[in-house]
Amino acid sequence: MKPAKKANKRDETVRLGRDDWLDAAFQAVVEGGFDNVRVLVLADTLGVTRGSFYWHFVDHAELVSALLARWRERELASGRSLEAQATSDARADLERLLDAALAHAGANLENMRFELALRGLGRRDPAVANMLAEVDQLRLALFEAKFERLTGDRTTATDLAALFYLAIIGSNQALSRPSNPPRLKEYLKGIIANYLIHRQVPAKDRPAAGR
Amino acid sequence: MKPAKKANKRDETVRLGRDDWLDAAFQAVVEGGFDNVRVLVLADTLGVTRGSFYWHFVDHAELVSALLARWRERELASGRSLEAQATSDARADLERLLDAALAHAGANLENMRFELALRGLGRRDPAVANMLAEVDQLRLALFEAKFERLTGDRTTATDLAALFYLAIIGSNQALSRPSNPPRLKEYLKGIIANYLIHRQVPAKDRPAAGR
DNA sequence: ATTTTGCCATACACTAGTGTATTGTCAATC
DNA sequence: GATTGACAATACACTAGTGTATGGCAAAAT
Repeated sequence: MKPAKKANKRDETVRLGRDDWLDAAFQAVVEGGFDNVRVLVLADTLGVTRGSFYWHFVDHAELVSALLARWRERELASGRSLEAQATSDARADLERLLDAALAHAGANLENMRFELALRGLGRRDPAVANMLAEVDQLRLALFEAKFERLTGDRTTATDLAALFYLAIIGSNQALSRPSNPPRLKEYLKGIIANYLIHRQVPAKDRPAAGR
Repeated sequence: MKPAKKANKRDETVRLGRDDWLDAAFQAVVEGGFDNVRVLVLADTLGVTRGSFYWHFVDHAELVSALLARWRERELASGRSLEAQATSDARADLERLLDAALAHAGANLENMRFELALRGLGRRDPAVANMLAEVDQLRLALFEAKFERLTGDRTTATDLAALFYLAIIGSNQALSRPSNPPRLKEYLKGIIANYLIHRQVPAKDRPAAGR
């Protein structure tokens, strides 16, 4: 009943590099979280034995931390790229941010699942939590900048950015089964269009945000 | 260096019941996710051997599913309880819902972490995903009812409820390290107060929500 | 006072995983 | 065409975990 001994992925005869193992580990995380990355099964899906793994990595721990570092670099680069794409139309920029953040398909779905698993890990590992806080902060600043240009008020911008960002994070977690694609993007765009933007900030009992 | 052999929790001489194991499993989930509930270590923290466990449960799987069932019952009961506490002041009710959902301390923090772990499990197990969708739906309906009374419009209420609920879920996940207590509750209350409620629904190109 | 009952311990067999050490092998290079 | 370098297989020792079978034992029921 178990004839497929090494007939999984991989082209045979092709030698592996460090990145192949990282890709496989990424995939394992996507499918079952960080507790699912086991060098034994990675070797299996790659069609080799663990002998290969311990040539590329000293350790299981090194694999994980390399995976984390790669994710971090990519996310920071992605954030900076979005920052660089800013135009003079803050409203259009904002919708572009939303589109990027709320694309629930293809490679983006894998990234989403990876990030959720990562947040799970962050709850046990403070270093991971710090890394997450770092990229959260970067992304939040992206939203905040746009809202500041739209509303003209710093505190309002901070609040709205947090609201949007948290709703996005939440939408990755709940109410977003593939069968039930989230209408959130429309909600949020509707809020921009109908509720918030053309209502000028009351700025009632709020101190004038010193820096 | 490892002298403490069975000197953990537990009063000694007190016999355990099914609930003791469930409590310990809950705690294990809170601390390390569902992959962290292992009967071997539960037995250790309870100060007994696994012999006890297999008297109360046939299986590791039964422990987990009993834990899930208990959580589901409690959440549904909690939802119904909040529903029953409704007053004539929808605005106050809404703030009460927010307070209940955003209490990030004590037992509530444990519940939050458990639920996050549960959502992690739901990504691999469709039955768990369905259970989560069920309680999400119930909670969402709570918010929706209040918003409908406040705004008078069903579609607006649906949108706002989703926005609030997703932001709450998101706040459990990001920007909420204990060192950085989330200002989200104030954000959301501010939205109710300043932005949304006294702006009547434009109901532009929206069909009149047929049921 | 004996017999259940309810809970726990002990011992065993098994699986899955890590890490290490040693050897094999193909391809490129000298 | 021999040698090296990059990758992979094999074999071993070890740990952590599940599940099962059986026996022990105190407290409650009879």
